[in-house]
Amino acid sequence: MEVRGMGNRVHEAWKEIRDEVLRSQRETGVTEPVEAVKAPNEELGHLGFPAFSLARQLRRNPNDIAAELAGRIRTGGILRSVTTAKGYVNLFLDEERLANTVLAEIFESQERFAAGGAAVPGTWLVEYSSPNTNKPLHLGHIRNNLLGMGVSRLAEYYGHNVVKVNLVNDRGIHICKTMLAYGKWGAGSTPQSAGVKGDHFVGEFYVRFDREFRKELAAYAEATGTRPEEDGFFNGPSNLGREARDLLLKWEQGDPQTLSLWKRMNEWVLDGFRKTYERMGCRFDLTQFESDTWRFGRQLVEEGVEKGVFSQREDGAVVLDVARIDPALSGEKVLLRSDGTSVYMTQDIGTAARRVDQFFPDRLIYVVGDEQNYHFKLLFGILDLLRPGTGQRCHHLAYGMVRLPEGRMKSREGTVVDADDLMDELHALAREEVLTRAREGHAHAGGVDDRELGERSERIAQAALKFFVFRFTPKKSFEYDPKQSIDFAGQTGPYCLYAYARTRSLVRKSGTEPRFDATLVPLLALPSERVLVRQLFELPLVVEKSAETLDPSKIAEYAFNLAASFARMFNDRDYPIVTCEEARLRSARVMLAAGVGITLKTTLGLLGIDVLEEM
RNA sequence: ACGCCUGUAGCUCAGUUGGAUAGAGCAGCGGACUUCUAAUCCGCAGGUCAGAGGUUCGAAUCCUCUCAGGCGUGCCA
Repeated sequence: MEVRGMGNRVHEAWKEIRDEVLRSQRETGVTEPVEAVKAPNEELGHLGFPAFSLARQLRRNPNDIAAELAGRIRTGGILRSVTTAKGYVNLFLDEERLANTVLAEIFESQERFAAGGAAVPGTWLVEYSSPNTNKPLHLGHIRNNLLGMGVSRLAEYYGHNVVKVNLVNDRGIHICKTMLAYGKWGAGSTPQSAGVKGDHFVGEFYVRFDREFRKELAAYAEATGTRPEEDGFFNGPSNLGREARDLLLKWEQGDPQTLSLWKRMNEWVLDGFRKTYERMGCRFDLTQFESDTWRFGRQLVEEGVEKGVFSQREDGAVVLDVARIDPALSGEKVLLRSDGTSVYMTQDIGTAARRVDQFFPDRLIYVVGDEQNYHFKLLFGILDLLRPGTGQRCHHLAYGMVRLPEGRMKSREGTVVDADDLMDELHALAREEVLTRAREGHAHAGGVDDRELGERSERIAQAALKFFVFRFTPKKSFEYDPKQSIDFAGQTGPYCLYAYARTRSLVRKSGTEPRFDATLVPLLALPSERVLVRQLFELPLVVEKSAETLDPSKIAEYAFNLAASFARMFNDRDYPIVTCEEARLRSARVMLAAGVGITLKTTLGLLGIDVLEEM
């Protein structure tokens, strides 16, 4: 059923514009219509589209076509007038009508005013976070978590059902290394006894294992005068390596003592993760554990052999000729080892199939770093071979890694930015800022009690962190610059919070929470006010593009631009808002400011940023 | 070696299903506070869009090559 824009004034206005643009092109004989986009400046128009590509389609002069299109577009509704210029058709909107439409909808629907644009609402399954239970979360996980939550919120806002899944990697050799280190050097301590957050507590043993292993490797190299590779040493002469592998074997055989330790340590880590997730605002509808899912997929792979999709090698391994997925690829991908055991890919095939069976998702989105591009290309290809159509519904939201000024983050080398530490650091800095303002006697910073101080500092810190991460388009890697990330001026979360707080300050000073009043709309005629109205009107398009491209950075950009436009209006002393002497003009401007505030709250909310009433 | 990604202002980034004069922030310089919250605003300056060809009415955007950086090409995850 078509639900786009049902009963929503803003969506209907957009539909009206799009329909006119499309209809005019269809009636002119265009088969591949173009959409109207924002014009470069207001003198030319509010929206416009070029006729050049249409000219080619129709083998006619662009200016003639532009003129004909302009003649066919009906004005009188939200469209005020149409002009042509240099082969472009330019549209001017009826700004008073526009302000009416936008503000009426904002005050009625509040934060949902641009919601529900999806033409065909569906179910999206989003897998994100997916940590290993052997060390705390770092900045890379923060990016993953924020992207996962951001895309999920966007999809929901756009009108989809979303199932958020965390696939926790709680088994394997790396877990056993940590368990072994704890057994050897943990001395029975616990996070409680050590007074350390569970994930950090366990993480220390992961680091400890690596340190001891390197010592062992160095000693071996010294004694034998050789320079063995780490992997080779681990799987060969290393005692620690042998012990860790033994532990993995015991785990797989269900040894009660091993399982008991494993459960206890995992619980410590997960307890730590829960706190970090909670602090960041991460939620999941389903948490899967690889200790449960790692056997999935074997049956599908065996069926694949029967179907002739995969083949069994002489050594017993089941493999795929990757050229079946893409003729440009060559080689084999092992799906079952020669000893019959599963690999990572086997499991992913199984979990994907089960997710499809359980949730019937229209899209499966995997939020995973771009170093796994090849893996997902193969996975989706395999799914299409086994169950045609399944792989097509999958999408790898590949994001670039976060680099440090010194280079790549390596947890074993200790060159990571810990998630909890980073948030603590930002919190402390925000607290300093608030206190500085209180000392300097700022009206809104004085008299905050400890609880309020903590709350403000935390929201500012979270806003700074989240905005900093969301500023980058996902596919790009970025360098984490500590100095820039803690900057609270410029294109930042705190800047947006500040703008919102000022809208609220105006509302408080006006005495009442504004309601929509159509008779005030004609008073909003200043250029700065009209810019704001048009920006508010654009939100549905931004949401659409952002949701469809899985790119929350567009929302961050929008929020910042809206905040900046508001700051401009706010700073113009020639046109005061709440101190305006004419009562009706005052009300009109406060109404607009409040509408901007609601929209800032909406868009920041999509990024998981909570606003502040005062700053 | 091959594959994928990236290269835009001094720095960090937008803009890339080909469209109108390539935009922000930071840093720099110069202005605006008896504040509707200066965590703000205004102005100035800053560009061979990595380079070279090509496609066309039109290229930061598409194609080819080159250069630089990152990642990948496991019976690891």
